[in-house]
Amino acid sequence: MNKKVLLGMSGGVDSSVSAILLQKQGYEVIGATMQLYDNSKKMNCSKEEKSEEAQNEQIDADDSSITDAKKVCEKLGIEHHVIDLREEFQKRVINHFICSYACAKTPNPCVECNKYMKFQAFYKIAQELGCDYIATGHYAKIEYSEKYKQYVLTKSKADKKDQTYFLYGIEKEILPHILFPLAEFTEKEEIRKIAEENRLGVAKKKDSQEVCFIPDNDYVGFLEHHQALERGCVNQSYQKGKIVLTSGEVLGEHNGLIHYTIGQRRGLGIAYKEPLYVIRLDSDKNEVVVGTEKELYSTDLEAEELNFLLNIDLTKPIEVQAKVRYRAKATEAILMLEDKKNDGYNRENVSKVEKDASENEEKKINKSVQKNKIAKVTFKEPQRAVTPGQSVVFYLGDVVLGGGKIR
RNA sequence: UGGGCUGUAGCCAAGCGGUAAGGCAUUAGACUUUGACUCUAACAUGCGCUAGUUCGAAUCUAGCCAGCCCAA
Repeated sequence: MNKKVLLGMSGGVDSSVSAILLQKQGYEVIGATMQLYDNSKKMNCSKEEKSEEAQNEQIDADDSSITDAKKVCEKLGIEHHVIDLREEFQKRVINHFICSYACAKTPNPCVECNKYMKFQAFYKIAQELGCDYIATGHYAKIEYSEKYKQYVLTKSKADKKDQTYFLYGIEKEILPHILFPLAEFTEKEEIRKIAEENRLGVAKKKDSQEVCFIPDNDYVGFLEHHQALERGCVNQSYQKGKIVLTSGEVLGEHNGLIHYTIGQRRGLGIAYKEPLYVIRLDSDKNEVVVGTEKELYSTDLEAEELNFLLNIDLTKPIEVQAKVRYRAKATEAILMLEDKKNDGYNRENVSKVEKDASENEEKKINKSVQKNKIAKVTFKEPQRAVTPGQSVVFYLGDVVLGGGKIR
């Protein structure tokens, strides 16, 4: 009997082509589309003055994820399921997103979504359905490594599209049960071509981008809407404050820390001799600290919420390549683990939502997350705009070692 | 009310008789399965005001206005 695979299908080109590829490889494929958020609810989040056309477009785009996936499955003669993960998504991704901003951090919802939705909740459902594997249309590769004597996650051959950065949070135990059918492709165009040849009707769909649960990328409007709902959550990060130069000179007023992230240049509204960038968000003083480009660079960082995918000795410092953001190349660095002491992290300022979320976090026993450790990373070359809340991902060549959240 | 200096787009700023550089900010696109960054394009019929000199003035002259500085 053929091995059964549950394939996550977004209705896009990549996951649709993945279905064909898996079929050709002889797997019994079951398609599944995760329903992650409410479209109707989503509409409420946007500001009222949105044009009707914009709203209609948005609705079309949402419906297409399920209906397109269904169509593809029909065409290929495979089963299709809709999996309702809205509650889980709200808890693990949306709440996390809101809380990060409340703490003056810059979240990466895709990291959370992969970790908790696609490669945890979705995997569980696959098991319940009796599947041997789950598969997605990610640009990444999993293979058995003789060197490490285990399954490893490695970079995609399409290095421009490589998505391993978003995937470091996967628990290593489930790596052997994941298939990435697009692993061997080097060009997106090849994939579109396959979609066209098989008349899937999705060949020309645009690549997904921006935060999926926020309409037209108005994340500030989204946050403000949710703050209004959370009446107990009057957070300073939403309040106006000063914009100051690194020297201390006051240059202007900001509209609330949630509007800013490290390295940001646009939207400061300050006319200065040279471009100014956000260097730091000071949540104690409720200040946005700005400075020149060269002030953005730093060689060290600390990361927490670590997850490692390789069984190697990390008690001593090791040389790795590390990536500080998705669209950056991994650069040489030294990684060292330390015990987490009582850090200066200020629990009192944390909103109620955040507390709930982190308590849930505590309850969850995640074997591969090293709660009691922090990573100290020292780069050989200074890195631009190292941003708390974003992830740092460690590589040994093409193999993903692991990663964590910058703090 | 003696002397000196300055006045060019929202901000900074070049030009000093030949028909308004540049940077910042802003806006719009591109790039991108996070937020950013980056890239491309747009952005003063007008140079404090008025009158003159000149074929031609932001550039020269005069008066006025505004701001700054130094002396009393």
